[in-house]
Amino acid sequence: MKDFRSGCPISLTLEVLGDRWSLIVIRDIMFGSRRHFRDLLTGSEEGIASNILADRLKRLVDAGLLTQEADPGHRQRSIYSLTEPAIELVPLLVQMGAWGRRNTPATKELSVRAKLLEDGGPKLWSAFMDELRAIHLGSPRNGPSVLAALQHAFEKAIAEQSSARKPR
Amino acid sequence: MKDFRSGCPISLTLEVLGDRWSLIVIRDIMFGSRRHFRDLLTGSEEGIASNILADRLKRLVDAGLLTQEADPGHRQRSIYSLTEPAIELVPLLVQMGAWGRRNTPATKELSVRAKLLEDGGPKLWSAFMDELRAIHLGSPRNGPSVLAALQHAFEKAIAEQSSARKPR
DNA sequence: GCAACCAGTTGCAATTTGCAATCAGATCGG
DNA sequence: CCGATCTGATTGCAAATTGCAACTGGTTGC
Repeated sequence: MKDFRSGCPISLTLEVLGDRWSLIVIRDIMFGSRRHFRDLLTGSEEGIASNILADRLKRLVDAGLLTQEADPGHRQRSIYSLTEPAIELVPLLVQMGAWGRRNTPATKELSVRAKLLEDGGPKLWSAFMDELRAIHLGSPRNGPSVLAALQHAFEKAIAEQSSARKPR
Repeated sequence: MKDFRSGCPISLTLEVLGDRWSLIVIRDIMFGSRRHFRDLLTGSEEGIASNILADRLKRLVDAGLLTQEADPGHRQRSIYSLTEPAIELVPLLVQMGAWGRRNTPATKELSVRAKLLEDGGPKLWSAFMDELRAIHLGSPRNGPSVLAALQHAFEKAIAEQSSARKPR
């Protein structure tokens, strides 16, 4: 049985998520649709070490933010899914992106998705969360894909950036 | 010159705030009106160690989230103030409180303020941020004190809790 | 059968954390 | 003026965490 520093909701949230990597892993599963160990290991720009990734995945599963299941048709592979509590981190991640966009040297291309979600407001967050529930919890889908819209905006920004860098 | 893991706004935010203590310090300055080293050291329930507090204060000043100035009339004492970027963390902290309130074993009394801010929505956050600007940046005040309302609700919850525990 | 791929594990050095004790200067009470 | 207390820290040390690189035991595709 674990003990907590205090009963403060902010402090308790920090005890689960207050480190440099946990939210990066959740971000990649959430926005990057990475569901396997290898995807998460090699897919992110930040370059997480394999032991740290293994530890964080275990910790997040224990904390009830992720579930791990076997991949049918690939015996050794595990699939990680977001749980409802993890999906409810969307507003937190949006605010985090919003703050980072204004107060850190974030690149334009990587900020496009953050801005889109920020501008969309709670209604868009809600639609995104519904989409995540469909993907990760198997609930029925409805409405257009927010994820696809984010991805499209991101790729468009990348294309503009590269054409601006190398104009022909 | 420092280098960053990536240009992602979420990752960059985590590089500044992604640890167990930085946001606790900011929370205590913001909601607890603690402005001195000793207040911060002894005032919080979580029991931060003095060397960690000293390190975090230094780091937060370096990161531009706090300013440190001399206390007139108490030569040795320093006053720490929030900067505009730190004040803009209000929505992030509200979402953090909201998530913790729903998804961690937070106590009722300590969740009252979080709920009030959450229910108040962006308009209340904005009023609160204006109040913080008045307190920490010296800008002119207008409107009723959000901080006083939060504190009042908190103390009422404490009183109710203790009378429920020891009914006479 | 074998190379490539899978999810991790292991060993190790460096860093960070947490605790207790300590510090020098400032202020207070008498 | 003098000891006691308060100030914002610093120091030493043990334990835990982090990060890197190499490795493991098994699986899959050809």
